[in-house]
Amino acid sequence: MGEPARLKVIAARLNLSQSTVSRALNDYRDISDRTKQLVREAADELGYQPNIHARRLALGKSETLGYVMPWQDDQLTESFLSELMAGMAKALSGYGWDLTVLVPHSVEEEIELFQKIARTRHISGLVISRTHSDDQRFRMLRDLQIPFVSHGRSSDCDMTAWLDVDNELAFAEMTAHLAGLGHRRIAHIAGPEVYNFARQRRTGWRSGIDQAGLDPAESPLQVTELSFEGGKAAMGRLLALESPPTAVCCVSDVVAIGAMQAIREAGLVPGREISLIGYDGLEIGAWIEPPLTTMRQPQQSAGRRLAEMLIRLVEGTSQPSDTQELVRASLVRRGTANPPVSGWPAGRQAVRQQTRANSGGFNS
Amino acid sequence: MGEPARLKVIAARLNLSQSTVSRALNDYRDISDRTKQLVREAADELGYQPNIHARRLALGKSETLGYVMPWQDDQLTESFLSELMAGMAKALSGYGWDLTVLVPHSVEEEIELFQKIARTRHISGLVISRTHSDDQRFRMLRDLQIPFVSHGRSSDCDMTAWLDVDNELAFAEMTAHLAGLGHRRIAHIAGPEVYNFARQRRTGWRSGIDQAGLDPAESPLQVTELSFEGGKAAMGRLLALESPPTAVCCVSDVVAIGAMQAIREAGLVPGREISLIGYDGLEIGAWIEPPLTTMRQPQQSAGRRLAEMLIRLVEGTSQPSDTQELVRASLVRRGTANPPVSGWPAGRQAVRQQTRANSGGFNS
DNA sequence: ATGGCATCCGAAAGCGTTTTCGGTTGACTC
DNA sequence: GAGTCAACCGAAAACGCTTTCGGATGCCAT
Repeated sequence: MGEPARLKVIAARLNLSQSTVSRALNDYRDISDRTKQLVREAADELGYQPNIHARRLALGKSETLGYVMPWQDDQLTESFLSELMAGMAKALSGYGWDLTVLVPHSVEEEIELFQKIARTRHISGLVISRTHSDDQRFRMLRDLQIPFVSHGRSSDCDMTAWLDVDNELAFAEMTAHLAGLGHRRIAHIAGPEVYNFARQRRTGWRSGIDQAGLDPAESPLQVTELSFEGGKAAMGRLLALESPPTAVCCVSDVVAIGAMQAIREAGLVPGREISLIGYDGLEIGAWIEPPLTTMRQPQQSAGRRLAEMLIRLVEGTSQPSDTQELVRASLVRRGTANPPVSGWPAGRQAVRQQTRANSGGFNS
Repeated sequence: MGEPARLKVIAARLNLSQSTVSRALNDYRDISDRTKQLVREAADELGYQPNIHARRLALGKSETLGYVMPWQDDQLTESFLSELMAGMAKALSGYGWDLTVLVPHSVEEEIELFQKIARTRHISGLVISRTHSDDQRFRMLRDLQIPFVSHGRSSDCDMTAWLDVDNELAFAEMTAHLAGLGHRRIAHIAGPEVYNFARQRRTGWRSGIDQAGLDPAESPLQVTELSFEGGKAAMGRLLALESPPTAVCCVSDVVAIGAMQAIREAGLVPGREISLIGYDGLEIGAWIEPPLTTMRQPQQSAGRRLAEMLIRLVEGTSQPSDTQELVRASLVRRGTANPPVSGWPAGRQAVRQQTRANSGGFNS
């Protein structure tokens, strides 16, 4: 158990050459079945594991994939990141591949990283996320000939591999759900346009408005940062409107939670005077009062699919252009999407007074 | 830019031998300064990056560290995991090392994983977390001679490397803080004893009770799962006590948030009739109503330290027994730790009624 | 002039795989 | 019985780096 068993010792033990053993283990067909059998048994018995560095040196490839973590102001608040990575790592380990995590914390570092990978090829494929609407990385990676699959689309992603959720459909459904509850003024708190998903969600909301036959003029839009504070500020602006919305589609759960805070601070109750729906399906949304209605996409399986797609790409068994998948998010009904209450915001001032006295009871 | 520059080509370009170039780059002292200079310039110019597999094959080591993700019922709700990993990866990249993530999802798989690593050595060190009070992995990794550092201590960690937060001190301080606010009956919602940190936190709370001169008989303890539901159930049990506590130290933020829910469902207001303090410093704690007072430890820097410690261990420049660090958590004052209110739980029924009418206003 | 001694560099072996190429069998055809 | 062919295996090169060993060179003291 001290020295790991090498190809050489199992060859010696069976009176075979090292190359025969290697080919037997790799199931070459110029090796007899009987020999393969013997070699495999011996390998099992000795607990043989190939030296991965020698193997990779000989093969010239690495069986290692990289995940580029989204860096953003040194903050990584996305609690689903670990889920995604776990999904990828788990899938990869089934193939004997590894996942290494990459954390560039500036655009320059990311470029350097890509160039280094292109040179060394010590990582044979990348998963990138947080794609921008016009994401420079797509072109860069294509030029450097680094196989990659992006978690989220970009403007020019026809010839690249991606896995994305159908954001448009999700937000159209979200809007339809609120319209079905009777809401007529449905706002949207959107994320910065640089993020492609923010753009998609916005157009989804817009088409939901249209399909429900609602008046776009009464469907206000607020763009904000993807943060609690951003959501809070945007909701504040919506509340200051002459005729505020009765429901809000939020670009993310975190933004929605910020919006809830603004609603509370205005003396209203989230889910009563103003309904809202978030997006991401964060578990924490279920823990707040009232629990946040949201839309969920399964992160673990997304990670698994990303890994599988990228392996196929690296192996050359599939082309980028037919390695594209659109998954569907599903509504998680919790407590913040309810029919509009009558008398609001018509008798707005009165309602606010009443709210002060009642909000505690509403939640129990 | 097509073919990556190898040692050979830069040797040919300078009319030197390959071995000279190698030694020049590795700063051997039997190479003249002038030659080193020339070699380095040429390497820079050609954008030379060593083939990492060849290097690792020759050196017999891997410059790759692994992080064993805590697997728990297929759930990874710890939102700070990604922070920790980002911290590690960032630190490692500074040394040219890699971080790969490992996700065994059963005890058996974890054992297999360790044995495979011991054989192949393709990962030269491990960071483990979620340490148990009597953690089998410590002995196993020592026996297999795999360098490791654990994020959290265990019962027999004298001879191993670890980084841990001073849980005892943190919970003693937490308890002292509540006592300082005037609370006399301070409960603790603890985690399962298998987790070493749960045990530490419990004894910290206990010594805080003692130091404040409080009556242990009036300081109830509830053990529960580390989840929202667990916290909620435990708080329910505390509320059913004849003489319920006026403050609660919670083993984690998630548990505390569950406890808050139970408090609300009893018609009370977290932070008023019952104060509570969580632990972890989750950002989401600041987003709920009222915002959760908690204790924070910086995850990113913890990741950095873990990586640095493990590198030293792998390189042999430090011994496990003197690679141990205790860090301090700090109190984050938010809204759920306040002085006790008078008249509670004495006139318990009355208070409950009043609460129904007021809790909304209290928060605004 | 001779030996001793640094200083600097090249040749070559080694790390453990994979893979090409050719060689040895034995059976089978004509 | 010579040639063909498939089936099976070994020798050896290759992957790109590190490192040991010894050789060449120049300098100083003898």
